[in-house]
Amino acid sequence: MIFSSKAEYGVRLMVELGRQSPEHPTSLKAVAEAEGLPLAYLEQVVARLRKAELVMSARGAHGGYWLARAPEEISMDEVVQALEGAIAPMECFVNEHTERVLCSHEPDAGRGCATKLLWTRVQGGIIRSLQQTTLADLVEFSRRGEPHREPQVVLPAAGAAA
Amino acid sequence: MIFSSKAEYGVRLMVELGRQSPEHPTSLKAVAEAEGLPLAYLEQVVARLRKAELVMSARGAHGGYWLARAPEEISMDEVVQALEGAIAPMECFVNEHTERVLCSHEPDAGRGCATKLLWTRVQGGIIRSLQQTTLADLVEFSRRGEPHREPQVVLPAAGAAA
DNA sequence: GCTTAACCGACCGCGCTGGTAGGATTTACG
DNA sequence: CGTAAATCCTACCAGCGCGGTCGGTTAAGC
Repeated sequence: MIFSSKAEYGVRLMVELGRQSPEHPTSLKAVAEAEGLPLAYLEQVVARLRKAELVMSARGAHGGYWLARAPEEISMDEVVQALEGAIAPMECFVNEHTERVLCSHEPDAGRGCATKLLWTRVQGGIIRSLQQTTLADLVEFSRRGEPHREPQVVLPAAGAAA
Repeated sequence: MIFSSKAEYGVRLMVELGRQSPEHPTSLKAVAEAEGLPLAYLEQVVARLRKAELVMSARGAHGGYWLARAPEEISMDEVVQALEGAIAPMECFVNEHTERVLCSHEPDAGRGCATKLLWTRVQGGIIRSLQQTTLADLVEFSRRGEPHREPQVVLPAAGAAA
């Protein structure tokens, strides 16, 4: 699995906030009930979004959360990054100083590291997909039913590699 | 992290095989020593590639492994798929019948599931990157030093989401 | 001062990942 | 035939990250 449930929950939360007018804050409890998610866990998730300054909060009664910016100005790249940490396809991509076996990339006797080329391309593919999608896209999509059905990529079934 | 070390090791193994002429089989021991990887673990990795019919094997003395097809005919999509299983950005993408909280996608009261849209796009980005790269690309890249330096995607540092 | 809700940190079971161990089977070679 | 070299197979294990809970503290409204 590529993304953990933190990403799933966090994105849902963002969409939920995007559906509200930013006038009155939305309580986590409301989101948790609407989406059927554990409240206590949502707290941890939203904390990341707050640290990343994607949402703002007000404490006390009638407090809650709202988007720090307009949904059009929030790229999902930022959101996922805040929730999951750096988007790295492979260990060595993020942790350059831990000398693991995985990371014999550089000192590979001068020849280019083939896997690094591959992971770089994959990483590019992911980040591009995320950057091209804004929160507003998701909010709009969640409003109407299913509009113009995304051209879903054909992928071979799990085990069958043939 | 997106891919596990199985993918890393497996891809390296494939590149290593691609560098050899397919006349004489290459022993795992040779690969393990060349790449500095644990032999016993490599066995498990290569087993997946064999089941996916990406490599062939001969037992006994002077046995070993070789590519089942020419490197040009092997897309990294197949390789990674064989090593990691299905490329799914989120739990519910692969396991449609386990009724987890995550999977309240469909019965979402008629409105489109926003996260599904996002994960579908991401999945598309990944699979496209993998499909567009063949083993031959990696083998060639590993032969010369570092030729035309891939345009690496700019990604903000780990913690800093601002 | 009670209620609501954000905030914070500690804790915990479970499953998966990365890796080891030990053996069984097959083949080349002398 | 015997031995060495290799694939093949299964079981096992430690560590750790993930998903989630709990208890408590602070802050704001009424």
